[in-house]
Amino acid sequence: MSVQTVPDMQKAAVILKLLGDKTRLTMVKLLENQTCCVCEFVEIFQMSQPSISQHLRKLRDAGLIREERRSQWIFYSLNNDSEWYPFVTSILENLPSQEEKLKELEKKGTRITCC
Amino acid sequence: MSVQTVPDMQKAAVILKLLGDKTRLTMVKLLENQTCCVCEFVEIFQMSQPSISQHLRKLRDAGLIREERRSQWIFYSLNNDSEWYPFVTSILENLPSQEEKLKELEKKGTRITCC
DNA sequence: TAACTATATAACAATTTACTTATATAATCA
DNA sequence: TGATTATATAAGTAAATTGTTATATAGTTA
Repeated sequence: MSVQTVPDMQKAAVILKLLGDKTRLTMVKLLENQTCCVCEFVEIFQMSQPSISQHLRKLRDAGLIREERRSQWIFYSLNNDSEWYPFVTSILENLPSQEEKLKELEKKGTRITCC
Repeated sequence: MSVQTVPDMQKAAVILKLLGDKTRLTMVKLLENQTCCVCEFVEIFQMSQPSISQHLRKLRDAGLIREERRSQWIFYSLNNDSEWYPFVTSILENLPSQEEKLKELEKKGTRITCC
């Protein structure tokens, strides 16, 4: 059994389609180096909370991200155990950093950093 | 002006969505090292000719592939002048070769190699 | 415990997507 | 030139997608 599994085209297409949405792509790029909670995404994207939750659910269902409850917040992070993690990070590498979006939250004082 | 332009997220998402379809992803992977015509794709994917043409059109409209007429056939190839070419090939690198699909055509004698 | 905050889910509507069939165009061949 | 082959495009349809609003759930706080 090989350590490096070759992704099959069908599944690769599913992953690419998931990343083929500006909101989800930016989310995943943000999670490349950070952990974020739902309410931060809501503020960053200026979208309704259900819409954000639904995007996160799709990413979670595919195993690309994982959630972790910390008191009232649920934090999401990139799932580095996913068989798709190397594929996804190789794509993210080519995208511009989205850190300034988090910097703005910090300036406004709405960045959540609990525990 | 930098040679290496940083892709913006909106456009990157559009490209990823285009690749997020099994048929189109396989087409682009095939075109990584080959040139193929429409009728070859029709046979490989066992899909209707209009459906194949429509997929190719989307890829062409985005500038990812280009077409070239050679007598009655129209051959498609990856457009290495596209600003997205490096991005796309970096994704294709991680996907399994689809060459065996062309090998089958050669066996059946339906591979088009004109001019 | 009641009110509040963060999040998820359900139900629905508008839009987009990916096919289909029918038809048009362009090149070749008899 | 008429028939054939390769391809594109148009129109229509079913399914998928992405947002919305309403509501449920779970934790926190007064």
